[in-house]
Amino acid sequence: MKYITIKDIAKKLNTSVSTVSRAFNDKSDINAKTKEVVLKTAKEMGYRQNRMAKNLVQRRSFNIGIVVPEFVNSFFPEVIMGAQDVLFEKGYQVLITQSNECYTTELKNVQSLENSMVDGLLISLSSETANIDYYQDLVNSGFPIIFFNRTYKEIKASKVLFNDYKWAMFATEHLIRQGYRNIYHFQGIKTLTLSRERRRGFMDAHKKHKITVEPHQVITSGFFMEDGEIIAKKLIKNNTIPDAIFAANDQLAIGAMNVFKNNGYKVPEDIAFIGFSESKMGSIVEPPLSSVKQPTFEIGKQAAKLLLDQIEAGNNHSPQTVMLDGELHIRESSQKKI
Amino acid sequence: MKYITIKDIAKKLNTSVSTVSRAFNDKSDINAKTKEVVLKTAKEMGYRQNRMAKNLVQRRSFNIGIVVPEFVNSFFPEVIMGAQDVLFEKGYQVLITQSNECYTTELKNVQSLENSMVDGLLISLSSETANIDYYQDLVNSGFPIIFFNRTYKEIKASKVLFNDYKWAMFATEHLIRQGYRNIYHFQGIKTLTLSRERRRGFMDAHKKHKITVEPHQVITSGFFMEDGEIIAKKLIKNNTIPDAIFAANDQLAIGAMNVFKNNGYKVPEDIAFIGFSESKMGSIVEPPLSSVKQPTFEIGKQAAKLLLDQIEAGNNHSPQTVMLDGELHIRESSQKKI
DNA sequence: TATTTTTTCGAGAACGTTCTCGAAACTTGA
DNA sequence: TCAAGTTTCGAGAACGTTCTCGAAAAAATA
Repeated sequence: MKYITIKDIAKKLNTSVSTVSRAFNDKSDINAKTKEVVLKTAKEMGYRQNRMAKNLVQRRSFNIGIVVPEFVNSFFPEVIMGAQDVLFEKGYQVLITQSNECYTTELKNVQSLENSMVDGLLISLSSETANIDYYQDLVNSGFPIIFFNRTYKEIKASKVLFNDYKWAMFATEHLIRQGYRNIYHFQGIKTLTLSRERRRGFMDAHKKHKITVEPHQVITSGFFMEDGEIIAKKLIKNNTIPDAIFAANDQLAIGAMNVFKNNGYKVPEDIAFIGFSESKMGSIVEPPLSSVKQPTFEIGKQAAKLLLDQIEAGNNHSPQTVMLDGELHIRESSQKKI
Repeated sequence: MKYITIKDIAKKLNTSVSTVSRAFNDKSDINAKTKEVVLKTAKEMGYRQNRMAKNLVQRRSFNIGIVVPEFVNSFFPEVIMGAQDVLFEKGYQVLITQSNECYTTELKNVQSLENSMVDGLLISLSSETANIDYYQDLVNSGFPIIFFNRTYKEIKASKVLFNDYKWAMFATEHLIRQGYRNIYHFQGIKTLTLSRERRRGFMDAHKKHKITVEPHQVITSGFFMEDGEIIAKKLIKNNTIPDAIFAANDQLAIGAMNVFKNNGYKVPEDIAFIGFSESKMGSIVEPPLSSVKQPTFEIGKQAAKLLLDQIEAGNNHSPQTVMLDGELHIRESSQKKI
């Protein structure tokens, strides 16, 4: 395959490379007529711009790297779609990588993206990531990065976050108002800021209503459906059955719900459930799962916008945090029948 | 941010650019000792290769473009992960785009990827795509493309397919053997090869067992859960209730199942269900949905391998079709209780 | 018409690599 | 010790663009 270059066009038209380049780049110092001719013959010849060459001289790749922990749940794909919407329009390509919730592959991904000379990074940390030095160094060196959803308070950088605290509190209060008093919280991985915030919401809701929470009511685990199953089995075995469960995500809630159901417990009569980050699965499970809906698409959009701003601004920008709100979708799984 | 280049290293070591380049590229014509020194100081200086420059001279981007119709269901993400596995190892980056089941954005994506000078393309067509001329031209021009899952028989190119016919037939026979005689088939979008193959399997299973199929037993629609709901509502309204349904994907089956359940029908006693392309949702729905499981990961791997072969081979390759097999997961939704 | 201003263009460097070619510096063998 | 062979290196072109600088051509002004 022989690619047509700008030189070929110049030769054919008996003009200079500069002129042809000018035609493509909307420069002012070119005659409207010649521009038209160039564009026309370029099309005829099947010319296609070589982005690598262009990027090389402009020292920009126009690539944005995205690192997410997984994408089998629809959450991150939706965020990515939001980001792509904004980025595509501005002529950026998106490189998507996924860390499989593993810190080492996450780091490998980031470095691989750096080698590709991405102009910036959108990243959501894996549940395993505990060491943030590498990222902090990168940020400090002036490299544009936006952290979204999964991040650490300690990182000094721009972030797009969901108001986990507020909505966890709402969700918990919803349960309390229904009369539930022995509510357990499945917090997932406890070190993530997001988990801590949701836990804080859970605790403060209780505090507000003057209900004490015993330590055993908050349970740490991973974030998968299997984790929810394991916890449920353990609770059944120990015969410590909550009357309601507020889980840090839908997967945990659904996993536990299935186990309890299979063991003869009725939902929501015996145990009420409420999840987080509304997933498609939550709406088809029996009974439908109440959940906090996050504005996935919007998260992606905001993160992309923030990143582009940061790229534009160069060095004179200061870290910003965008906090987004959601809504509580109450379904059968958490509604006491009267 | 000032990037360290190969020149900086050469200057510092008082050697030539060529030598430094040789050190990085495992060339034979360099002294082992100098190589070591170069590598060491490069590391010290924080050198990072500029892929754009490299790619420019090699006339390769080492980027592979992937185009999928959607990725909110886990099917395509899993395929993509399989492909990434193979491609990453060979030093390729992956550019993922998604067409939203829309032909025009699909085309826009492909062209954008072409501009990025991807070395090859992995593509699964949108349900809307009816015109394949552009793709055929691209293939004919020698551009490496592998079509997977969603494709057309008419396209002359390499493909990675699932044996839809065989497994649709299996699934249908499974229903027939259970004694169901009034089986409906939700075929989704009828023009896709995949739909046609599944339909053929459905028909031939009946033929084999000498059961006639009336035209109204095969229903065309989109591929979403909503489509399944709409069909089910229509069937209920017309009071034409099948005793079993074989759907071209899980979404259709689940959508219909929910509507029937809400209208008092029992699954599988009144109506049995069987889906296709096993999804996570299928296993948590009540009752769990029988489905044909496709080897998603493997599909991605095979497609990537085929693509790399084709890139290596240059012009002397001939179109290949890889046909993969799956398994039938029988769950409650299709098992007659005795 | 002569001068100035504006518009339009071309030459050629630059971006950061790889790669070819030939030359210098070693080894080897007789 | 000298020729031939082998190893190691450097110079500089090339990849396909953009961009700066200055010059030519055209238009405007005096």
